[in-house]
Amino acid sequence: VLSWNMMISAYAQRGFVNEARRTFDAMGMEKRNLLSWTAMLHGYVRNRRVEDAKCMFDQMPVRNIVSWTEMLQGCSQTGHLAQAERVFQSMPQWNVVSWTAMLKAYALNGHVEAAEDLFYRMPERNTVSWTAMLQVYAQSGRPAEAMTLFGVMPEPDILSWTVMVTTYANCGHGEVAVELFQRLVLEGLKPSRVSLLSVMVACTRLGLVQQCWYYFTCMKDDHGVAPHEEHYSCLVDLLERVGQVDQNKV
RNA sequence: CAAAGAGAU
Repeated sequence: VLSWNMMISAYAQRGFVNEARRTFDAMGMEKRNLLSWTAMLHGYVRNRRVEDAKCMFDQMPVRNIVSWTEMLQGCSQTGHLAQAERVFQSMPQWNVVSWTAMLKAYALNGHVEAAEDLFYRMPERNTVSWTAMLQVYAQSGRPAEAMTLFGVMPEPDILSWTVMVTTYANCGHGEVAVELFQRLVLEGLKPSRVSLLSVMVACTRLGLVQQCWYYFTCMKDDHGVAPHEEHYSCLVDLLERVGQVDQNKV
């Protein structure tokens, strides 16, 4: 049963929902447990097959908080905020994961008020939920509010820092993004692929050609992150920018 | 063995 469940998850993760379903069907009713059902449900949700997900959910012999959160995710991901709220309200229990999933749904729709309300009512918060709330502000174009929250959150991790770097890289205050990036390195956190891209973007927009190159060239040795396609694209932007400047001079 | 948070063009 264990290995069957793992197969379902593996297929689902790679987008092979139909393969996952075949495995699920091959198990037969007797061998399926709650985890098999949830893994299959997750497969449909991940691949945006909300109707199939609903069908799975309704057919499940037993549902738990994980299956409910999965359905919530399915609705929110496909832009059905009202449905997501209905699922959320119908859940028999909540935990920090389901609350955070609901926060994310609000973030996607820019419902700052509802998100704040939920966030302050949550009986429990962790780094993930704090970061989801940062993202609510970020996506609503409220960097200052994100910064205030960031300043008081207990244990920001690399994703929390990255939200901040990215937010400032995109709102016309690249200098703040660069500063934040430098601070996260000083804090001893390991920059991620995304945070490195964001700081490069910030430099590009500030016209800091040298510094952008610097981040690009040292990312592997200093941070253990091999440059990816997106980092090269950013360099292309940077070079285009330099080219334009040169043309303007001529 | 299953569920929640970050990415410019």
